[in-house]
Amino acid sequence: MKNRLKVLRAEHDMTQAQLADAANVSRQTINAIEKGKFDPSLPLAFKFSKLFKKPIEDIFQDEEE
Amino acid sequence: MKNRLKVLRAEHDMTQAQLADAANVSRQTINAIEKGKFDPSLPLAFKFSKLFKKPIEDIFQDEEE
DNA sequence: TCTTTTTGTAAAGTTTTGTTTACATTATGA
DNA sequence: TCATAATGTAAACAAAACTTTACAAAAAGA
Repeated sequence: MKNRLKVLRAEHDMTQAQLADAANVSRQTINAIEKGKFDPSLPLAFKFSKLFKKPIEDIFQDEEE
Repeated sequence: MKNRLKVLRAEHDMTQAQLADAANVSRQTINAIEKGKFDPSLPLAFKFSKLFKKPIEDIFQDEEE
């Protein structure tokens, strides 16, 4: 699963810490997701969707054929 | 988090076991999600999305204000 | 009604997601 | 250059998602 969090953060001029705060998770969680260490839960994906006002599909892309 | 899995399954005339199979999870996982016991992972949500050819937002609805 | 299929549920265990604390590395800016 | 902010990472732990086995209840069909 790929994601555009880093770019969206840049567009919104936010740090990992600020996004973590807005999404109610730890900064390490944001970092791990951006770095592809793991995928967020569905509820967390919805939070990003709401924060960036974009559908989940615009933020996360499945990468299995 | 609410979901329309049961209805979508009905529309596609699938049993929980068939959906489980198509999504590569156990039947109990499908049942638990339908019953609201827990939310699927984001990757699993994407599988449902692909199977039913509907955006994740059409299948799952966040219910926090 | 009797049989079979489907759904609900539970307990014990594994894997994945997320936290906390802590520190090292890399930008940024004065 | 020096300080500070931002990012990367790691280990130990907690919580949530998911599996397996197993059985009971409900629905559907002959």
